[in-house]
Amino acid sequence: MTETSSQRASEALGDWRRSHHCSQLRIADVDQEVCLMGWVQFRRDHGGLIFIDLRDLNGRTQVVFNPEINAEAHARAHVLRSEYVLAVQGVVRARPEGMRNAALPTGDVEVEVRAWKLLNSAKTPPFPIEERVEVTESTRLEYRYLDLRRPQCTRNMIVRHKATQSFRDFLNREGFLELETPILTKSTPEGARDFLVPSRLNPGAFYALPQSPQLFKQLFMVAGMDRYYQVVRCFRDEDLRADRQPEFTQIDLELSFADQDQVMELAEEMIRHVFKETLDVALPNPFPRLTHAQAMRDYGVDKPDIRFDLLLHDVTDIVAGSQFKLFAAAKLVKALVLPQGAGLSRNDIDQLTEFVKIYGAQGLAWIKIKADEWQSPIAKFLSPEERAGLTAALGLREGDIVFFQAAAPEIVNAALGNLRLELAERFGLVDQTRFQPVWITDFPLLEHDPDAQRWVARHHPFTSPQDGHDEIMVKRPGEALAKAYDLCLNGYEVGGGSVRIHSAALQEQMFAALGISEQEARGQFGFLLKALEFGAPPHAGIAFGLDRLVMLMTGSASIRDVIAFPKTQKASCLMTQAPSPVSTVQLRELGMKLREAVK
RNA sequence: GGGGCCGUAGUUAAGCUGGUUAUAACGCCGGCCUGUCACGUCGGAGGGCGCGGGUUCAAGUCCCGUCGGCCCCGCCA
Repeated sequence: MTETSSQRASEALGDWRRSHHCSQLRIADVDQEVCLMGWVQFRRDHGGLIFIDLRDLNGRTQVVFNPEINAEAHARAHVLRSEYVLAVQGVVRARPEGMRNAALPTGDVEVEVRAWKLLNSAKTPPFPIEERVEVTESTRLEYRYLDLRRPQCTRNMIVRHKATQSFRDFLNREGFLELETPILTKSTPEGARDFLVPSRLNPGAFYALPQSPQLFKQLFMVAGMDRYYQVVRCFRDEDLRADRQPEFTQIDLELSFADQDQVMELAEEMIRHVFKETLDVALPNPFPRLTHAQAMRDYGVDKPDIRFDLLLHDVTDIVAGSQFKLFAAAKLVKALVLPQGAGLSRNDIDQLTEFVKIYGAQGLAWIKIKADEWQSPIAKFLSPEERAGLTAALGLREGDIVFFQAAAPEIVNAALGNLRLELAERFGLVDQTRFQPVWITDFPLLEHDPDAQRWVARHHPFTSPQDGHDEIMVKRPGEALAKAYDLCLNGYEVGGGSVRIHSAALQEQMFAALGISEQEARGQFGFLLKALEFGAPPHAGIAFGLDRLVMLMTGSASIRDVIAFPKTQKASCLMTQAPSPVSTVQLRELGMKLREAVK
């Protein structure tokens, strides 16, 4: 279909000025002369009368082309199609009785068109620009600028803006300086895989994009900036998930002369402020707190969703002498009761068994508590004492089903902790309208890396041990606790921080505990160690994941929904086709050459 | 590195055990229509099934490979 010149026409704006947005006009504006500009949302061409819903960022307004008002303006309007860009001048009229649209805020009025300009025509969009999504995500991402016109995306962007600004409002009020840190910085061995940027002026040398501004914000504290924050892009070259993108935004902050409780109190006041300002939601005050050990014990995960119970129970001691060898031999045996779940079918249980295998479980033991018996493949192994012990410990009642995991603690917790979430999901145990934050504190300082055969920092190597734990760190590394804290919201980790080491001596001790030689430490972090020797104040901080917070605020299933131009699971951009090959000339300038295998 | 699901008109989907010209809805194009609001109505045009091999008389349908999208494990201090 060849387009006619009139379809391609685009008139100049001239001296026309928009008087209102498409969401503003009300019955009180009747008889006003107005000028609206926007996109054609719906066209209802009756031949005689033409109705157009004109849409902009904020909403839509019905405009009417009537030949009795302006025959020429009406006659030209037959060419209008979806997503054409218009400017209309006209008069606000009350709609006739019975013709009002209660579904629209502007539904009591319409604009009677006196004159209009076609500011631009548009090709037929690949998918309709509407609320309801009936398009695959890859098509939406290829035409992301069209996807973003949809009200749902628009709303997400607006919520993101509001949340960001309310963070800034709060932190400005609290005396924080918003400061920037380098994007081209130094690669460090700890943590996630770095994105590297080759240096043309220094062939063979590379910058890294920051995984976080961690060291720079500590140096701001040494520099006497007192309180710092930044809305900052961070980069990690790891595999993607629904809640993980290779570049993401943190609300990063750091305070001098502050301890853990001060940071946590300020941070939760800030989060309450943001939810109140952005969504008018009142979060609890104070936020509940769990230690890492409590979270692992009761929920099996370090980012628990505490909107529902279904707690895990340690029954190792009860079944320690069981005839059931698996239970007797296991290092840890835990149980999870689904109240009134005895109606689950064999098929249901098979599916749940497959589910826990994802987390390394060998199988899933279960018992249905029936009126006259315990129905279960393992019931025959359980003694009367064990049954009594389990009944008391788990509060078992007729109609319940109880699931067991007996294995290494990591597997038991991962399998049952995630089974807990799966059951809640399947049986609708979660109040989806609720926002439930919870702090997790007292994290282990170090954890053993079986591959590298050494201890690694669980948070990062600049995290302070708890008071007195600097010695434990050396003698029994696995038992030392950190002054570290995470904020979880509805089962997502949305923030994390720590008190930092501000003593050069302690920092050197830490590197020693991590098996990093003094020489290595000097090479990688020498600038930090040097800075700590020049009067570093005690300092502590935290960073929040803006994308995850906004995802939860908007009820989105993925952070892609709240990032304007996100990447796919293979970290590519379907709109720009990034990443893409570069010319050999570009590579040569950088002193680089591709290996044959990757050409 | 691994497990699972999915690629069929512009879009979203149907297409069972392989069998005439590959269906539908929405969208698109044209006609009619002065009170519609996801307008209505009449008519019409669009694809050869992600790509490449193979099996077969015959392949969206089966097999192999490959590309791409989503979810997850590992990974993500």
